[in-house]
Amino acid sequence: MVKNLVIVESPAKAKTIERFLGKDFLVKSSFGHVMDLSKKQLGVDIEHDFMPNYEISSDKKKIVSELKKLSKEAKTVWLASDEDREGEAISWHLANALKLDENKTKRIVFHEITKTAITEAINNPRNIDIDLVNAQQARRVLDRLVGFELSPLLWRKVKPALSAGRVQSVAVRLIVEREEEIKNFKSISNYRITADFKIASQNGIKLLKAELPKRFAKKEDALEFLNKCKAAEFSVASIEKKPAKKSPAAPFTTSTLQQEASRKLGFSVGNTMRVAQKLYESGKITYMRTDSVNLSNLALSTAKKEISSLFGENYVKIRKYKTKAKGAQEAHEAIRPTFINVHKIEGDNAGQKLYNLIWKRTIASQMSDAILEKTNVSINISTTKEKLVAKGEVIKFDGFLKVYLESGDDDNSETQKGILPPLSEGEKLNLQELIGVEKFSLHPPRYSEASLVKKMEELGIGRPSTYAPTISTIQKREYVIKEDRDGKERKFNFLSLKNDQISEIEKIEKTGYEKSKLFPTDIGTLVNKFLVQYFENIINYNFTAKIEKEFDEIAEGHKIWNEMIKNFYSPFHSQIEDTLEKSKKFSGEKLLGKHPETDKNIFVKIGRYGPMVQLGDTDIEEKPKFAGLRNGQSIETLTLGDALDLFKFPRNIGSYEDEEMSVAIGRFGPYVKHKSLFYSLAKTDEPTTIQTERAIEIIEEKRKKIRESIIKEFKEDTDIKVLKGRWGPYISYNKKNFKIPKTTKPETLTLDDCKKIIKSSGTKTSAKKTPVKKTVTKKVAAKKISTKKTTKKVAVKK
DNA sequence: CAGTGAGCGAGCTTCCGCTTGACTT
Repeated sequence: MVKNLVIVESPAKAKTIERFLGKDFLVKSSFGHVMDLSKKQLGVDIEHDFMPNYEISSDKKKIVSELKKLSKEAKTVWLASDEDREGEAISWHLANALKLDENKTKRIVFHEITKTAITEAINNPRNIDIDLVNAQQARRVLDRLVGFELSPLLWRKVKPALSAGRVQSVAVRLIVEREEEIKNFKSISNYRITADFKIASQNGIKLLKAELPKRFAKKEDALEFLNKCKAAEFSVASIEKKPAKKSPAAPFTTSTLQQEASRKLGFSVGNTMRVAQKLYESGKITYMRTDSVNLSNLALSTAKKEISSLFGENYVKIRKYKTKAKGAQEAHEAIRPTFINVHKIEGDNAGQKLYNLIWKRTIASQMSDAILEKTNVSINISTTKEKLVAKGEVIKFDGFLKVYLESGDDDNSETQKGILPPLSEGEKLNLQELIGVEKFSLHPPRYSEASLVKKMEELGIGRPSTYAPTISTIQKREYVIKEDRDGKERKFNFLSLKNDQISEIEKIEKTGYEKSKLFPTDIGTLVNKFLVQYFENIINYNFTAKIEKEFDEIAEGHKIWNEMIKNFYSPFHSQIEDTLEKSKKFSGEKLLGKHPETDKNIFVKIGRYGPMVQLGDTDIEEKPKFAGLRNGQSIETLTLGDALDLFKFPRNIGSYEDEEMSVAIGRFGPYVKHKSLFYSLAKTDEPTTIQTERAIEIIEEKRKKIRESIIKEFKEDTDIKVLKGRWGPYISYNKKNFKIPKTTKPETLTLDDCKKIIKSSGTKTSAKKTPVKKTVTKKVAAKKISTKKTTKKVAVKK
């Protein structure tokens, strides 16, 4: 029998702690929350003080029964989940789910995973902090109420299966509003003057680049300035040197890791988290979901030792960083290498790169400032009062720059600073060329996944564990899309003064190229418009900050959680009912124009399956004609001509093997239909012009591919086939797929072998799937909006 | 994967945060 059972949140943490505690302690993990509001229903009893209806999560049943068994045998159960709001609730849920005896249950917390910290925690147990738990209940219930009342409203007013929530809807709003800003942005141009001087030095001719601090709004003004400089003499007016310093950035949190991995390694937010998770599980880094910039004393002292031995003692500067993030809960350390003396690790490329980034950032954070010397050279022009300026920067002491420099979001800074050639005051300068370039002002940048995370963190919306999932949700719902967009060509004027000659030419540059940026879709834009119109108070940028304050008051015991929820819910629910009653269907309908031949109206709007065009009105007897928009088309930019093209489908394009072929646009793009089979067109095919010959080619290509994917067929039973797929060979039967055991060669399979595999795996998958499938529900969520529900209550400990 | 769209109505969809694997055609 084990005397002591310790329960933590993560299995990797459990393993480490067990090493410190010795054989009297068994350390297990709960894998996060084990209980949650019921999945299908609202899970909150509005009639009875918002009593939550908790259930053991379906994927946690196994672990809960195991922990229950172990806890019965143990003399003392130590609940060691994190010290924040969610962690406290996890302990409370464990106490309820495992039916723990209060007398043998102890709650402990530790901030560092070291023997001393853990022993100290064991020596100072406390009880579950019910105020903190209540703050979590309030958070959970509010999110459920908002999500489960707003979403059904969207199903009825906009489109089925949509979703809205306190966090995701604000994330979408940020992207939609940024796009509007960009659309309304008016780029203005001005003229930037730069000069290149030739400087003779010992090592040959060097170039000195200088700039006029002032810009000219008009081309004429820039030309006039160039003219003035035609016969001018240039000389150094003054040389000014100023010391400056740069400090390292704080160690990584989840959000800053995601940003830097995106900028420096090109990782998506989700990819960064997957790679980090692996590093954590193999013990190479500390926990990767954190909002803390704090490093443990142990980490600080190893960093100090490491820096001294690598670079010398003058490179060490131990620093304590303070978090700036709103609502940070700081249950963990910053993200750092577990062993700071390990510079490089084995493993896959992505893991090594990310580890390296984390190592450098951690080390740099404890290094001295870089000392710089900035030089400003002012240059006289004999024919005008204006002065040119040349800027240089020299690193006097590199400090932390030896290992790491944080990247910025806009990496296209124009002025490159470096070492200036040797100059002296009064020195005459030899002009090579004076240039005036037309520059256009830039619209605010679109969000990338990482810069959206940064913005959300600033607003206090979402948590380290949800940044990546939220970003994937809003893409899965097709509110936003991540994509590259080609730039456009733009003309600009280029003026030059060289050898006393002024020339003026028009050049072309490419502008507006976007790589992996987030764009709102038509649906995202429409849903946002609906929510801003009717629920601005909920998707307001300050809403989360406001309720977080109240959650804090609950945690401090100054406020009762269900009273707070009641104060929120009454007006919110009336708002839902009002909107349900008063607002019309929100389809974003727009009249594009009239059909040139039939004179019928043509509309563009969001339908049941997304954006579409409609030919003819709905209130007349004749049924209107519909067609979905094609990939890449949007309600915003669709023209009447585009709409007319869409109504040309299905197009008959001749016949093949005595059957007709037609081309149309479907849910998954353009296709050829032949003998009631579908063949997708290639991206290079244009469905409006494609002809018989090419269509036959497409059909034959597909047939060939299918033939090639067959490994084995059986004459006795044509339903069963052994096929080659993306993940290797598999058995196909009745449109279902079955895995082939790795030990058997697919070519050697007989029909009986296949039937056996189908039978054995068939029972397994069905056994797994049946409990997930829902049983019987009596009421429909969409209708529940304005009706009272009956939920079974589960006893909740006060 | 599946190639729709009004209206009728049944039955479905949905939130945020805390954790990992199992699984994909």
